Amino acid sequence: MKELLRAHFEKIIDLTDSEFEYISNHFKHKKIIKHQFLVQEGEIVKNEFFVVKGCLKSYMVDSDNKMHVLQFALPDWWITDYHALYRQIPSSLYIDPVESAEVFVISLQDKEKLCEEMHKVEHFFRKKTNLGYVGLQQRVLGLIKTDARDRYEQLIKQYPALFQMVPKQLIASYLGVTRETLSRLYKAPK
Amino acid sequence: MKELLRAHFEKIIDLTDSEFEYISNHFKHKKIIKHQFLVQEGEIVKNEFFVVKGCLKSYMVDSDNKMHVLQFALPDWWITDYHALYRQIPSSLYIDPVESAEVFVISLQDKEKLCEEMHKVEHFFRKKTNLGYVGLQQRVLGLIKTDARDRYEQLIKQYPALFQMVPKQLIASYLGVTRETLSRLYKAPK
DNA sequence: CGCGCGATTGAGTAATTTCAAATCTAGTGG
DNA sequence: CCACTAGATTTGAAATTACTCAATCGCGCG
Repeated sequence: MKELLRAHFEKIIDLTDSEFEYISNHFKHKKIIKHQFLVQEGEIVKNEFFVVKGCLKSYMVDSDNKMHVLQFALPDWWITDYHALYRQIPSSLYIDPVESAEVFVISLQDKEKLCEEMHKVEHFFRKKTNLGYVGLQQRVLGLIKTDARDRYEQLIKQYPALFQMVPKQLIASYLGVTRETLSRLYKAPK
Repeated sequence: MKELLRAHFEKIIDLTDSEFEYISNHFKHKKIIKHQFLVQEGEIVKNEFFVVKGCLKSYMVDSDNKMHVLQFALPDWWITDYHALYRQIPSSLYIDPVESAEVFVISLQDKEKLCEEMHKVEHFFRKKTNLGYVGLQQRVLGLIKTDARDRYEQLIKQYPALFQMVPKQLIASYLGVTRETLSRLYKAPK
């Protein structure tokens, strides 16, 4: 099971068996089922999650009880409430699986320890965050530049797997439109 | 002049004089005037920029010749086309100052070298990117969750300095609305 | 078979955009 | 000191787009 984690690290850094052994001892495997929350609004967040199987979502619920999806996390992705985690303030997000899922859990404390002890690991996480940063910039550009249909089409192209596992209303929320609007957009002739 | 850079690093890591000396030798100071581009669409990007004075903007121009502001960079911020830089693909952005400005320039190559040579520096940049990542997540949430007026009010609150130096039409673009809409929003009684 | 959830459709309403014109403001030169 | 210009901002009115709310449809599962 931890091979996935190793393969994930080794896309960016090389690890000896003992190095990986050491690293992986800081991760705990966890199965989660639908409606089981890894993060809940108001809680202090201590952990970060690496998705092995399934799909997680992070979202906030506004004062009208509407859900706004910030992120989907497919296998090989990381997810948590980073804002709450880094500042140690109560979370404003919920994180739970779309259906059942499996993750590896690492505490912020252990991650920081590993980064301090092993320059390689710090390098790995810097590179990872850089990629995440770029991805978010692209998403922001999409949100201010293109209409919902283009965003929808781009999302399909980039993550076709999402459409097997995620209800369209969650995708609508991720794209920043209502489910009705999304439904009309991809019906219309163009 | 380089004191700003040092202070910037030392918010996160401690440096000896000789360490900072070594780091700072990889930066070049540069003054830029209005309409002088640090990055242009179609170019390969080699450098990253640390703003010392003034305000830079990064933006793309769409097929209708409309400008979409991705980022403002005030003093103490970093800016470049990260997507183009990390993948070494032609930029899709323009970066230039709102008015004249001053920056420190470092090449990607030198930055990577410094990160490799000095664990501390890699730590610094990981922390920096983490903060940037969190900021972008907040912005995405704002874009999908709140209307333009709320986004406007939050921006004023967070970066009052922007409103002294940046024309409102650029701010409208950053917020993802037209200048007319922005103008009406902050006129209206609420 | 019927329940429940997600997806779709329709009609009316609200928000935003577009385009054009008017207004304002700072800087320049006479 | 004033007139002039360029750029930025504001305003108006019509058109477009997205939203809300309610009703209906479709499908898998007990």
